[in-house]
Amino acid sequence: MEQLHNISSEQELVIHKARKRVIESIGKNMDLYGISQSIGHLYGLLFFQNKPMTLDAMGEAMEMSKTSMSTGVRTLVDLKMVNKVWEKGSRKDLYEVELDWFQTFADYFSLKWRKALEINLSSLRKSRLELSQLGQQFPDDTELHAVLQTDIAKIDEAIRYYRWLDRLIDSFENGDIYNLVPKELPDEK
Amino acid sequence: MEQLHNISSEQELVIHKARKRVIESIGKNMDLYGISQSIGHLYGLLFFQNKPMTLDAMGEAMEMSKTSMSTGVRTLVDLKMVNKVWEKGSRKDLYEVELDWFQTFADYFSLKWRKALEINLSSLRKSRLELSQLGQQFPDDTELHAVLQTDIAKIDEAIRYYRWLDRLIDSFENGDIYNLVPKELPDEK
DNA sequence: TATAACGTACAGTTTTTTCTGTACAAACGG
DNA sequence: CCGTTTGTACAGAAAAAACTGTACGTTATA
Repeated sequence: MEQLHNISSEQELVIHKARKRVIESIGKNMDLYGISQSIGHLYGLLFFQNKPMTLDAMGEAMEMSKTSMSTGVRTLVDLKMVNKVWEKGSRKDLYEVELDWFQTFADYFSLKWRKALEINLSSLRKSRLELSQLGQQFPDDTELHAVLQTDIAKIDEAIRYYRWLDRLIDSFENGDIYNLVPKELPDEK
Repeated sequence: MEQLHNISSEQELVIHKARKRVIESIGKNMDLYGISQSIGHLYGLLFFQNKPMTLDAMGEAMEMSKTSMSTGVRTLVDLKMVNKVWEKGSRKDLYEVELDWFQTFADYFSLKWRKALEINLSSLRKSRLELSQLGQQFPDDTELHAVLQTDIAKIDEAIRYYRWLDRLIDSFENGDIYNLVPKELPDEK
């Protein structure tokens, strides 16, 4: 954890304990973001770092190998939870957390949801087409049409859901969600 | 996969292929829901099943052990993605998917987000209190206050985010989200 | 109450993921 | 242009997760 200068060790103890609680809490709940506990812990560590951190410093603080820090921090950068920053004079790569958690949240779920949406929607549409073509090929086959109807109905409902999800994701991406659910509650009397 | 009666094998092949594509697509993207690929696959299987399914039938279709089906289906039930249904005359447990994907989506993320929110918010508040008390204990220590200020500012911003997330989850739970982002787009001219 | 069928706890195995140390390529400084 | 430093690819070790078969408790039915 970050070195605190000019702070008595008694005070430092309280601060470290307070930080540690939050760091570990964050680390544990990072599975939400599809991240292992130790990478979540790394994120928490960076959160309380008041200046950009090097891989070596991370490794020391986490008591883990530099290799793990390298891969871990890359995961976090890919998810836009951590940013690589440049500092002249330093040859080392430096990283710091993205402090805007609204953005982090929206970025992550936009990314993941849209990826799943696109793949699934594409499969659903392709299969729907095949099934409806099969139906047209045998217009008089009642048994067949009964089966097709239930399958197509399910697919249509799934597509309807994904169309909605698409709009929800849009609102995350363009920030409309903050008009719908405001960041700040208007002052209540 | 479900047995299709009175359907020619040629037709059955097309249907199975169409279903299989969707099932596998769903299975692959279920990691979003923190679910392993095979449990995701099980979910996909149940999706196209037109009647409730027993553990034995699942095991046969998935070519997996009954034990795995038991634990897998329990995971899905816990997530409210699958419902246990009763059928008189049958001693076996029967399961079917929850077809309302809007509900499944809202239930899942409400559950996960709220759990993380509660734990993290609690840690943040506890640590914030400790830090602010430490500040009050040493009112004249400028160095200390500088450190505390940055930490508390970060914590406050995190709390602000969680308060927003709390309201977003509320909208998922009470259905307001569908007023904000409607299920159906009003007809466009 | 006895019997049989069912679901799951549990222990062991296999598979996957995470983590580490070594080695090397790229970038920089002298 | 050579020696250092830095980040990461890669292979192997350690840890975790997924999966299976057996055994057993529970429940429904005879």
